[in-house]
Amino acid sequence: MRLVEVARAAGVSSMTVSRALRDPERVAPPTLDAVRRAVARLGYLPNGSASALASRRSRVVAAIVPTLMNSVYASTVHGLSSVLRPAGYELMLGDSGYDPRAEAALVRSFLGRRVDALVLTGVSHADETHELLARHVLPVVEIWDLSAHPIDMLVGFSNVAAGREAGRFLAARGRRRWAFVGSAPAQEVRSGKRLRGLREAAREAGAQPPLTAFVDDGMSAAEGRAAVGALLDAHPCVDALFCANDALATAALRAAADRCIAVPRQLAVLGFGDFDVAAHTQPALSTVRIPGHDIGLHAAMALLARLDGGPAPGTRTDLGFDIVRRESA
Amino acid sequence: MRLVEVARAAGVSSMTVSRALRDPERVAPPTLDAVRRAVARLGYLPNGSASALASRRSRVVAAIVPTLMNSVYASTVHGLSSVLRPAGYELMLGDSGYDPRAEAALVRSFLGRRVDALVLTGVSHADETHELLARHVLPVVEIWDLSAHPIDMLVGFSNVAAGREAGRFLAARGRRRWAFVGSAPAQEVRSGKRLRGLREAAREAGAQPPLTAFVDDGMSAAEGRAAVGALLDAHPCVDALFCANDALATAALRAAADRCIAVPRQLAVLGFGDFDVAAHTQPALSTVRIPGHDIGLHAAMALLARLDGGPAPGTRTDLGFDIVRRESA
DNA sequence: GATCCTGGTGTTAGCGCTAACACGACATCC
DNA sequence: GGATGTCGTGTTAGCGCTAACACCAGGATC
Repeated sequence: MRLVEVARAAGVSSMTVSRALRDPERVAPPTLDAVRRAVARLGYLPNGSASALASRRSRVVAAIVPTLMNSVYASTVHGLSSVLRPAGYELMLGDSGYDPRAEAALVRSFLGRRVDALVLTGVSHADETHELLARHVLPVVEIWDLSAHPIDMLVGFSNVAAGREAGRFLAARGRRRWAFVGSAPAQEVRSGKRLRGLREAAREAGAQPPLTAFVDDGMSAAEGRAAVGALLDAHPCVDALFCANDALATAALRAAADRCIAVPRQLAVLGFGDFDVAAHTQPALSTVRIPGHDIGLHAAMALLARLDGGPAPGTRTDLGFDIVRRESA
Repeated sequence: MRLVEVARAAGVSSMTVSRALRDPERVAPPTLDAVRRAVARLGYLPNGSASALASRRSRVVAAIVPTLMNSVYASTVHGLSSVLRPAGYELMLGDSGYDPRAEAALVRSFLGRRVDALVLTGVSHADETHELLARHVLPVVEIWDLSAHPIDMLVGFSNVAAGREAGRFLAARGRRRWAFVGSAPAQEVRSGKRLRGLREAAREAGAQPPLTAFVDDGMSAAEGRAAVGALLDAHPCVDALFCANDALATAALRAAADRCIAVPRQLAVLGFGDFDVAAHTQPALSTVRIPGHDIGLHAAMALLARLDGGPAPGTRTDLGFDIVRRESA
């Protein structure tokens, strides 16, 4: 079932059918009606591959997130698709598992499929990613972080500022001896930035530099529990933990409970991300809430504006963050 | 940058380059080497749209899930992509929001983009979906449920059996007066099947037919809390709740706590899905665990087998479920 | 009445790739 | 030594759509 067959059935040329489907306002109402009837009668579905080849627009946007298993990224994806789909774009999705080389491989694959635009999580990428994007220019939004040198557009929040505010929050509650739990900065850049912000806040508050408990897998409850346990055993003086995400914070609560350390009385625990679990732990987790869904919405709107021939590159949107105070800090 | 330019650079015909990239074993090693060098030097990326048009294979698989915000579906998507991507397929993703008409619209869009295969969640679909799939035949896997009349292939578990086992579990613990919390069967078919299974188990155990508390939005904590509250107030005799998902079960725990009803002593609460929160509620939630990730893996493997010209339609895989006993039942 | 415009439609020429077949070179077989 | 294969490569002809331009009727303009 092709365009020409619809055209024959409607008694017009194939170009008119193409226009009727893509840009109905350029076709006279009676013609439009005849075309639409023929389309419905024949059950015609335009061939997207052919359209993409001829027009050089695939009407597909690709997004890469570190993982879907984390509800905060899932809500970003939801935000993206809720804007893109009504505008006629479909979403191609990849998860990098926090690995820049896997991200680069996905970028290569998506570029090969000639997606119209790309959403990348984070602002630090493999060299190959930069080379590919230099060679194949297309609208790109980096999300979930801010950077001085974006590839193109940027929608996120400052991880450094979030770490700093977390520290100020702890200082305001009289905590003096902080520790950070998360991936090592070399491994996971964004969590490293939060640590940097925390360190700045410690200087600012005249507190000692934060201790650190690094884990290899930033989402592993078992590893987090062990790492925090070791930290608490070695440094009983620690009165506040800032965790790079709520999975680690939940593990930290366990480690504290294992040692009969009262949270928040003896130890404040502040998480990051406001995962689903945060409201349900015992005690309920205080945490930094990131507007994941809004990041998706704004990223998609920025892309659509650009795809419609919109503003110059360099758009930068800071959506900020909130500290949600529950019981643990 | 096109195939012919690579061909010129390598001193061969474009067909040879095409073969070298797609099917390297059919090309003599020295030629292959020359082609690969030319590809690397020129930074050539094959045009997927052109390839899809000429070969009638897009190497894209589409999946539709009810929502990504729920970690169980996210893990299914992860399972899918972890099999499909290494095999050279990308994933196009849509969320239907549990709405069959939205699902049909997604199916139409995906078919228009000429995806090679389709993954649908559930086995009951809008008429339009069936019409589209009758007209545009392609490999389809339905997941998360079983059915006597699949469209094509099937990977899931029996929701009726899961409801039945939930009932048997409650009966074995001496519970006699059950209630079901979830969407009305007319609204959400899979949760309706769990209710049917529960009713069968009640008959089997000689218990009274389960009471029901229906909610409009099956994932709304507020609505669940109110519905369960009303039920418990009207029927204090209820000693067991089976909830259609863990979000509702969490809400039910709240409703019980509001009324100082002891869980599990006075009231057993059994959830469904084993969401992330389930291990962190107070008391920890007993629930029915569904192998979401494995469903994704098996669905993807079934599709790949078919796409490689594999087995006849009708494949049906029952991956079962487990009841995870924690504290609430 | 010649000129210009404007809105609606048709014609032509690809978009960049691959299926299908064609072909030559060499090995194998009886 | 002719028939038969096999392997590696080239040639040809599209895949189904749309960009760009051509064209024509009818109204506005001077």
